[in-house]
Amino acid sequence: MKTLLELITIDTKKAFRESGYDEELAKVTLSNRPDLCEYQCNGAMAGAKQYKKAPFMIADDVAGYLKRSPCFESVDVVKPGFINLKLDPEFVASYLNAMASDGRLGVNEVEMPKTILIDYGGPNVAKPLHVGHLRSAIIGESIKRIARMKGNRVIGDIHLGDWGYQMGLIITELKKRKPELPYFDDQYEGEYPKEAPFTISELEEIYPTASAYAKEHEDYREEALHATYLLQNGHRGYTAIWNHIMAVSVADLKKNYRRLNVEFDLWKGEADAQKYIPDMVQMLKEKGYARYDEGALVVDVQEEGDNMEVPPCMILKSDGAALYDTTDLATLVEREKDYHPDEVIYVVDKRQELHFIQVFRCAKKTGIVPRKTELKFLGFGTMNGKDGKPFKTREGGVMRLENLIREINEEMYKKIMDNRTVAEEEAERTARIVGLAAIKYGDLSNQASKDYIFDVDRFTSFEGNTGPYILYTIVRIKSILNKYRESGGSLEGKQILAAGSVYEKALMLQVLKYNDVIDTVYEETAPHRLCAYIYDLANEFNKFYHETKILSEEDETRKSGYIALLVLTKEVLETCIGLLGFDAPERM
RNA sequence: GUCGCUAUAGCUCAGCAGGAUAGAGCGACCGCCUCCUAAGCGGUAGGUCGGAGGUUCGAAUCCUCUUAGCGACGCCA
Repeated sequence: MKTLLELITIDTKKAFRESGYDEELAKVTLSNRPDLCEYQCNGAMAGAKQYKKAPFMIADDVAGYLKRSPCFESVDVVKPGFINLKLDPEFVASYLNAMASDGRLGVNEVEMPKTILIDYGGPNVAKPLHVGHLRSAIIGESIKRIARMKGNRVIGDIHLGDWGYQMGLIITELKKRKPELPYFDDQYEGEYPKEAPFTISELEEIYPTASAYAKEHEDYREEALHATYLLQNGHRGYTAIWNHIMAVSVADLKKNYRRLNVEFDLWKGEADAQKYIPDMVQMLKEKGYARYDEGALVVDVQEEGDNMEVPPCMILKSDGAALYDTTDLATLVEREKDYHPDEVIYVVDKRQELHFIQVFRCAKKTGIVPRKTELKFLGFGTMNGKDGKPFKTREGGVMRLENLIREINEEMYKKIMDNRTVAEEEAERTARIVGLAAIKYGDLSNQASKDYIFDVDRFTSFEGNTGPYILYTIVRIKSILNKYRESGGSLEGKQILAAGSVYEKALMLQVLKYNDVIDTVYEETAPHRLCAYIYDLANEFNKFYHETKILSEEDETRKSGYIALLVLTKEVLETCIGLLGFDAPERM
């Protein structure tokens, strides 16, 4: 169905046309003076010059026609030339009823569904997830859900860092510790063990140890580099170790991401792209895109109009090895072959922007990706601590993700137990749900591109613009609806009535914006706007709740109307938090 | 050095395809539970939107300059 803004814009356009003005002036926006009106049109002022006429007169002409529209209760022309609009309560109610009876709550799918691939610039295997991985997971998950809801085919690829020197380090360290393993016996021709020779916690210890040791010992470093080389050239035993590392790591990662309510359709990584590199390099050479510069193979990506020097995309180092430019390009080759994406969105740290500009340009220039494919860089800022510096543990180390989650959940648990008497088990379950909402909402309510301050106390608070406050509001609605059902009422087949109070109308107007907001959020890939919306909606509901006795309303028709409005409000809120990637508990 | 991002209330943040008195939350202070979850609601105080010019009937929003902080800038990813 059409969004509310679309509907009333049809009428304002008609009114501009009929009164002899350009309908392009007819743009309607939300009012920025809620005390005066609900929606406004400023087109008369914009058209004043064009028609050499006082804006007020234009507005007056338009308003004359606009008053015929059934959408509005009032159409006022004010001071310089504002057209102030108030929606007709009956019209509002009928729109809401249409929303309620539509399975998609009035949100349309896009006309031309796209295949969108989301690259989460994934974590490195064999290293624990830390807070730095949080943002890409949370933001990526949300934009994935939003794009899907709009009817697109969306494929999320974690895109693991699973190739290169780090693997050589682990192999070398493992060889040092357990040289007797068959993987290191070049004469060994039998089957390798199915069981990995390490656990995830050992793996997480091996890597940093090896990394530190290599920095101090040149021969060890050489060995690790050689091991990397052997692995990349198909060494049988090392490949078997690599498979173990992957299996152990991925299992652990899956567990951790599940805890975050984050899912990936693809668990691809840098290793998967390797096999596309030789052909790609050959193509770049043959077609004359690549040239040698100081021994390295590069593709120039400087473009006219650049006001800075854009370094060339580096394909091969002077020693012939591939780099991350190469891998990202080869990954695009693979994606083009497998999925033909219309759009690839990279949800990665914003500091990588230049790298992706280079890769995007190179991919387009060389035809790795068709010209019409949209390559988008969605860079996010750093998650900082209260001191404004990158988030650390109290001891100053890197905060492991699971520790952060545990800390939040414990905090949540404490608060729940302080406020209500609930069974321990339920409190724990609720704490996990609310804790996740606290983290995700805290992140998503900030603009992705900016750095933000992760303040545990603030995010876990039940007051103000927080996840827990949103959940509390939903739980409150659920509670009322449950009581209603318990007393024999049914939630089905109820009609929303024209608003009977300013509070009810304010709530209705807020619910009404839903599909317009979803469209904006989708078009701008801006989950923080969705947060702002549900916060406003929760506020409007709580005001309404405070001023209205719902269950004790004696007029049964009116009461039914309230119930219908509550059901719709709840559905909108729940759908929105679903798009943000978290859920509401039954009680809290 | 070049380029980019950021700067809005004490703190954390919205608002920015120009529009009417710049908004929230937290913190501070003051009210509201015989009533559906007070984890709520209402109110008060708090701002020359970093600074200076400019464009415009109108600028937090657009342009130029400037200050401060952060970041990126070919053989790491």
